Amino acid sequence: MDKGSDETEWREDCSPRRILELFSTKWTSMVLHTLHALHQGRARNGVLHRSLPGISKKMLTQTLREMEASGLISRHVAGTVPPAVEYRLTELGHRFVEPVELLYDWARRNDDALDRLGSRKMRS
Amino acid sequence: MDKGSDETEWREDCSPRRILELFSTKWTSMVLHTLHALHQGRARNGVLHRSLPGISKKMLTQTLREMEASGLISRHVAGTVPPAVEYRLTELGHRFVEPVELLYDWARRNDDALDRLGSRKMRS
DNA sequence: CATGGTGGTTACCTTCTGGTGCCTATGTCC
DNA sequence: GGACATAGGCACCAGAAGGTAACCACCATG
Repeated sequence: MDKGSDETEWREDCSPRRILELFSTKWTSMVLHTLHALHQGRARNGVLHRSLPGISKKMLTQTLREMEASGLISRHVAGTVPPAVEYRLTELGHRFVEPVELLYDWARRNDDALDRLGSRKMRS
Repeated sequence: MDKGSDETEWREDCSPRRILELFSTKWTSMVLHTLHALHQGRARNGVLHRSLPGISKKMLTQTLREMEASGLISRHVAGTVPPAVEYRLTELGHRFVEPVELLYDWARRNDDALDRLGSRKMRS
C-alpha cells in the first residue's frame, strides 16, 4: 500500500493530522498567503489588516503572536516615532506557503464543486 | 499578478475561504480520506470508527450526518436484522478527496517542517 | 481641540467543538 | 440468562475559538 492506507500510519500525531491543525484554526493560512502573495514575505500590521476582510484587530494580533511563537513569522519593530511594525515570513514560514497555495489553487480551480457543497451546518 | 494577489478576489466568500471550512472543522477530511483510501469509497460505521483513532461515537455520527447533508456521502441501510449501515462517497465526495490527498501527501513529505513547528498554543 | 492613523491590550460574551455517559432495539454467542 | 456487537439518540458539560467594544499612548492634520 503506497497510498498511506496502512492504519498504523493513522496515529493521533501523524503528519496529516498535524497539518490539519494549521488550517483548522483561524486565519493562519490566510496570513501566510497574504504575506507571500501580496508583499513578498513581509508586511506591516495595518496592511495585513486591510488585506484580510473580516478579521478583527484582536484576531490579527492573536494570530500573528501565535505564528511568531510557532516560528512561521518574525516581528520587526522600526523607529518608535509612529510604532511601525513589520512581520516577515521565516524560512519555515516560506515552506508552509506551499500547502496553502496548493489548497487555494485547487479551490480556485474547483469553485463549481464548492458551489455544490451544502452549507453543512444544520442546527437542532 | 497571476497568482491571485488581487485583493478583490479575497472576499469573505471566495473559494479559498470556502475550502477552509472543509478542513477547518472536525473530522471531515479524515473521513473522506479513510473512505477513499481504505475502502474504495464505501464503509460501515464500525469500520470507520475503528479506522479513526480518537474519534468518539458521537462525533463520528455527527460528522457523517453533516457530510451527508452537504452531499459528500450517502447513507445506505441494509437488512434491519443487525442494522448494517454503509456510507459511500458521492461523486461530489470523490472530488473533494483530491485536495485532501494533496494536503496529506504534502504533510507526509514534509514531516520535518511539521516537526519544527512550535505547538502554537500559548495560554495566558 | 477633535479626529484619525499607528499598534496594540483588555474584558466580556457567544458560539462551536467535542467529550462522556446512558438509553434504545435486535440478534447471536457462551 | 448475561454479555457483546451493531447503529445510533439524547443530555450534559467543559473549554476553545473568535467576535465586539473600549481603552492605551503617540503624533499629525484640519
